[in-house]
Amino acid sequence: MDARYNPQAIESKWQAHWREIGLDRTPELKDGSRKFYALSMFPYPSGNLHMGHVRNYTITDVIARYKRMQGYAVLHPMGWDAFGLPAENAAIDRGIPPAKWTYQNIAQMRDQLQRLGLSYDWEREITSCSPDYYKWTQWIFLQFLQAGLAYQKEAAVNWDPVDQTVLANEQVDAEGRSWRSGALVEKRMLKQWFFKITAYADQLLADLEKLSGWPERVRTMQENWIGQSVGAKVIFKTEAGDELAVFTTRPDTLWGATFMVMSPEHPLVDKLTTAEQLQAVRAYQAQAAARSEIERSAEDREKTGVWTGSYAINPVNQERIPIWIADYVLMGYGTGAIMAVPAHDQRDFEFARKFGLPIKQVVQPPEGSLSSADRASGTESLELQAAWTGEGVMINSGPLDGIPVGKGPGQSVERAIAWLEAQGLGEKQINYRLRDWLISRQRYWGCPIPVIHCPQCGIVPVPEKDLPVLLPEDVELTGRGGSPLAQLEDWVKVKCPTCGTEARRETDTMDTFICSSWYFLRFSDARNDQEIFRKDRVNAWLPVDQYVGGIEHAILHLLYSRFFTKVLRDRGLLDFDEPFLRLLTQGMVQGRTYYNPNKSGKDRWIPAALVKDPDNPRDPETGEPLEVIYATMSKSKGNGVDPEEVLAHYGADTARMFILFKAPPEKDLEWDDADVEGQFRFLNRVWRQVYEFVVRRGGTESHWGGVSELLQAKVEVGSLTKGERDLRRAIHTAIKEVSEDLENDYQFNTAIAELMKLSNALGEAGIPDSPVYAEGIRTLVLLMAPFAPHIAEELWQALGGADSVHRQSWPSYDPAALVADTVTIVIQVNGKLRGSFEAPAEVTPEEQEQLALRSEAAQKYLEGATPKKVVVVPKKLVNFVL
RNA sequence: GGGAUCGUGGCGGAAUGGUAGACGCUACGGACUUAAAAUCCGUUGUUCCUAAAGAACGUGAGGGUUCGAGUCCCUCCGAUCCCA
Repeated sequence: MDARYNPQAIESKWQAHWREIGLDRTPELKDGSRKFYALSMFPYPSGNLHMGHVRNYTITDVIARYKRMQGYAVLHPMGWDAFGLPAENAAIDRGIPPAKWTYQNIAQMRDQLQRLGLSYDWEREITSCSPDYYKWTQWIFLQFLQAGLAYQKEAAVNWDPVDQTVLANEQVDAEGRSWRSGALVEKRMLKQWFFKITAYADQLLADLEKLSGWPERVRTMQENWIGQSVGAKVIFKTEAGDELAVFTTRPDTLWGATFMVMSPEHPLVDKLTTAEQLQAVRAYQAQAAARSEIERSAEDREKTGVWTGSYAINPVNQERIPIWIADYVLMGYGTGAIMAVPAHDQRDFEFARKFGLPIKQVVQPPEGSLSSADRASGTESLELQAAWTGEGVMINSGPLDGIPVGKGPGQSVERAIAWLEAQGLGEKQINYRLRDWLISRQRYWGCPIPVIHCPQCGIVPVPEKDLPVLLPEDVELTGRGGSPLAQLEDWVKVKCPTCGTEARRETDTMDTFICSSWYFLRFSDARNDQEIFRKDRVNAWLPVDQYVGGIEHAILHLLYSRFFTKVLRDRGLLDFDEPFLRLLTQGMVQGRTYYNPNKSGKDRWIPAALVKDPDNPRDPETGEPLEVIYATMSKSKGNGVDPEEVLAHYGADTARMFILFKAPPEKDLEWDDADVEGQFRFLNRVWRQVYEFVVRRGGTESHWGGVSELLQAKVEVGSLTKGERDLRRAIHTAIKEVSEDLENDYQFNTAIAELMKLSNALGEAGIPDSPVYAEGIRTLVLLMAPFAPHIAEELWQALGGADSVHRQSWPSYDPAALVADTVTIVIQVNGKLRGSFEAPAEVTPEEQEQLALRSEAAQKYLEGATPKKVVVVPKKLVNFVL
């Protein structure tokens, strides 16, 4: 054993050895074996690993290693989410074919992951752009098609004028810009493929309840995204007799409806528009089409709209009310038309105010909630300053008068629905905000949609035996125009599999979110070339026991994966409802970031590399002093730390220890070189401790003396000295605490603190020749194994340990060893801390009280008075209340 | 605007309703060294006191529950995220 800790040497040595002995291979699952599936979200192969990846994978790796030592059969795989725009952009910019670029990146990143000592079973590696994977992505598409869950529809889509492609709603940000190119998104009508996720909206919502192992906020985010609202569908009739259905969550306010509003895209608009209004309506429709949905539905926007010239009849009171169109009503939600109740809906209120439409109050707020002028004016309350959406009592509402407002049993909404159903005027309806998933992309580097368009037969699925539909590789990418695939006549032209007529292939590819919606299933049987996976294997390994990834996937990826799981379950391919049992969303990695407060825009960020003196940072151009903050690492801020540099300088174990120790996993982590140094120091200290132990035992590089035997030696519990008992308590406390920290909420930071305490206790004990010390050294090395796998292995071997440290059983603690000889009793007077004393561990509450009473501290503060009350917490505290 | 999470030393962060600040970083002092690095030892919440002993204060602010509150309840302020 070397006297010096040399991480680079031992890390590459053990990585090679572990690969050789197949340490990280997934064991066959046997009956009765306990399985554990640990999974990190697979990365997009951008070419280099960043710290966020390192953090994500380190967390999962610690869990996987811990579970293996606990005797679980562990599946811990890795793969590549390899389709996507960047590969195409690289092809356009630099002329490298997307496939080549992608596979080069994968090779580089795989190498980086291996050098981090991550215990992946590389035999199960998955690459989503590889035909042996996307064959099954296509197969799943056909399953969806068969199930009626994939369909084509002409739709107003988000068109990105820069990337020349269609984007999903989720890929457009709040300002109506593309999440990738940043371009202002336009509207276009195109025939598109959709997945009918709305058919599973109810299940996706209801089953959130089962996900007790997920962070509450992720569940809430999904709940909001699905956006269930319970209400009623009500049929209005126009004067001309057309039926106009509306969805409302407030059917109780029907008597207050004073006009109707349709979406400008509503199919009845043309029919309802009178000749006088035609010009205004047309102009308004054109104007609305140019606006993004997010913009249209923003609540703080000035309301716009146009009257169609027609009227509808309010079915509950036969009142004649005007029909308007306005862009705040969206065709995609509900029925594309609403009844407007300006007195009790803020948007309707603003609309009515602007266009001078009547406002009719049907809810009487509790006393004092509105001005008396408002109340006095009753039906025509133009004095209202805002819509009243709070509680109250129904008025001016026929059968509902006097009923309290609310959604609960017996309250206005429920009563209104019951009444509507009884009268045959409407029915209860549940609506979702969730829309069907637009999956078509007019892009090259994606999974081809396995469909043929035949002039005779229409849409024909590619027969299973012809899968995969291969992505042609000889493509020239220009980045302009429509889909590159559409320009490949040879590829597009194909005989219809049903009738043999000349037909054309679908040239759209799939959203890459599809590839990532099922990869976790494939890992259970990754090399199967006969079927997508064997049912017994997927059922045995899934669901994923622990999924780890970034919060940015809280909605889309996780929702889509849940959707896929349920669909495949209904197709009989698997037997579980939810794919991910437990979810950990790790925080961001932030870097020290410099900015010049006198500058604005992107210029304000000064890359750390340009700052000469970190203690007195100045702008290299102007010499102005800079401000320092911590911000998520990014290229634009120049605040990133390259994992390669950390590996080269300190090794993987230090990087892992730092990341785990610096912050709890779900919180943001501030990268700090001094703290990295601190972890390096700790590993060096442990190295030295073991080295000195080995040398003291007469071990040399070739001969370990009696070390190995000593490790096996039983500690004779009965004959220990006080010092030995104290050290042994420290050892077993460490086992207990580290185990619990890993078991409960993955508190790696406190687990490592316990490792440090144990190391400190060993150093302070001063009994290096005791068998208890040997037990402590051995335990420390075992407990470190999941966190710092290389150094633990090297030290384990130096101690003469058998096999690999990673194949040892996780130590268990001896409860008897935790019992202290004495306990510290805290003395309080009136709840204030006044002193403490040591008492024998077996002290009774009565003795404890007596000892406390006689203590100096109690005597001093009681001053002879008799306490009114004495609170005794056994073996902890005595509180005298005067 | 609605919802969620959070607010603790110079810093990152610990604390089943029971000694607040574990563990680490920083800083300072000391040992070793020709010197430095590394290492080791010590100090490090604030205030009062020459110092010690000791005392008071202290977990965003203000109330409450309790023998006892960082922890539970209410109001407010601030931060972050999600939905609008």
